[in-house]
Amino acid sequence: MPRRVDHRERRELLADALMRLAATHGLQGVSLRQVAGEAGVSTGMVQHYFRTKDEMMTFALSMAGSRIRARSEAAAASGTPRELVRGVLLQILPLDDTRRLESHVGLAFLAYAAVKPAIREGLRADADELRGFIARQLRAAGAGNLDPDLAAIGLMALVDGLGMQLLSGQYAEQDAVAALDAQLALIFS
Amino acid sequence: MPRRVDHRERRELLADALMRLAATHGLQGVSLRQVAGEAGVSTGMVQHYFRTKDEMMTFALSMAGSRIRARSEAAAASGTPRELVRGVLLQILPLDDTRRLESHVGLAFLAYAAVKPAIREGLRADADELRGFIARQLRAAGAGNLDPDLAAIGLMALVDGLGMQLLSGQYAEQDAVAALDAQLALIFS
DNA sequence: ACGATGACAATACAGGTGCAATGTAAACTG
DNA sequence: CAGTTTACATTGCACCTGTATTGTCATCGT
Repeated sequence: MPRRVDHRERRELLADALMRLAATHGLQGVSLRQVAGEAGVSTGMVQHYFRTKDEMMTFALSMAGSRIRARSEAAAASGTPRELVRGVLLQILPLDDTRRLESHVGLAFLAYAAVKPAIREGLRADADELRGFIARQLRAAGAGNLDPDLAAIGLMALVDGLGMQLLSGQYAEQDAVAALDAQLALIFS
Repeated sequence: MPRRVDHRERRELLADALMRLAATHGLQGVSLRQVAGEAGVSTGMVQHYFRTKDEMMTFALSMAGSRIRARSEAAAASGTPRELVRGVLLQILPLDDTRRLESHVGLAFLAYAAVKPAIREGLRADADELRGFIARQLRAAGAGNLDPDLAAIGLMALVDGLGMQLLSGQYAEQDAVAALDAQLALIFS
């Protein structure tokens, strides 16, 4: 298979393997050879598509980001502002295997971002976008007497925190959802 | 210096070095030799006090846990329930260098816990204790019409999330405090 | 037809890793 | 005073790490 190869496709194949490994071993514990093995290719091929390990990491992060964004946009297709916000935030919580894996990856990236500032930038941009959306919905609903920006920060932080604590098995999924719903009820007074 | 050495003291010395490194390099990126170097001792000494790397990690986690607990208890000395809750939760937010370091370490441990289930247990026990305290305070205040347990989960998750997002530089510290205060105002209706 | 190029594969390398084995010297126990 | 124990230090081992180098084809433009 010589010349014509879809670069994006190959890179996504490798990034998928990386994320599968990151979910169980953490990001820093993942090596190029492991990624190659998980993807069923040679380490030479990984090097061909990512000149360095960091390049692979940043690509994987941006890929994960756009996937979550796509799912959120699908969930935010229609409904009242309150339904929209709830739908989007529920996409972040690790309530099924897919999202549990994504959350593991997200946590691994967060820990990695604490070490690699370049990664941090990407994370922040994604989060800012989502926060903006939520704040706009709150404003549209004229919800309560809270500052929408503050409430959006709070909601995002709440869901992030719930997700983290769910991952470490601190309580049941239904408790997390109940806590989110209680908060939504509080905000949409 | 032959026989009499305070084991706990030595272990804390090493665990301190570990946490300093974890804050900047992540937990998984820390090696025995690095810890030894940071502590200014030989790798043989590290091995003498921790037979394995995992043993060192779990000890460091329990140490960090008891330190945060001590600081929280000091902050919860007296006051109205609302003041108590605010004081304790503020101790978790990374608002100065000490707590920023602790938060980095906490995040590193969280990511590490996703890989090592033994670590997960310790984290959960610490969090459960704090959640119980908060729930008790809410009940004592007869706050609002919320389920105190649910509200406690929400508050802890909120603060954890705020802390994480502060670490990744997503907004200013004052915004995080404002978000927490807004939530407290909402709960203590 | 033929270099050039893209898509890999294989291997080599210098360095780091956790851990085990061994050595050494000082203090306590008898 | 002998012997055991404690507290380290040194060294070695097998393995894994990221990356550079080199090789091998198949295809494309000309």
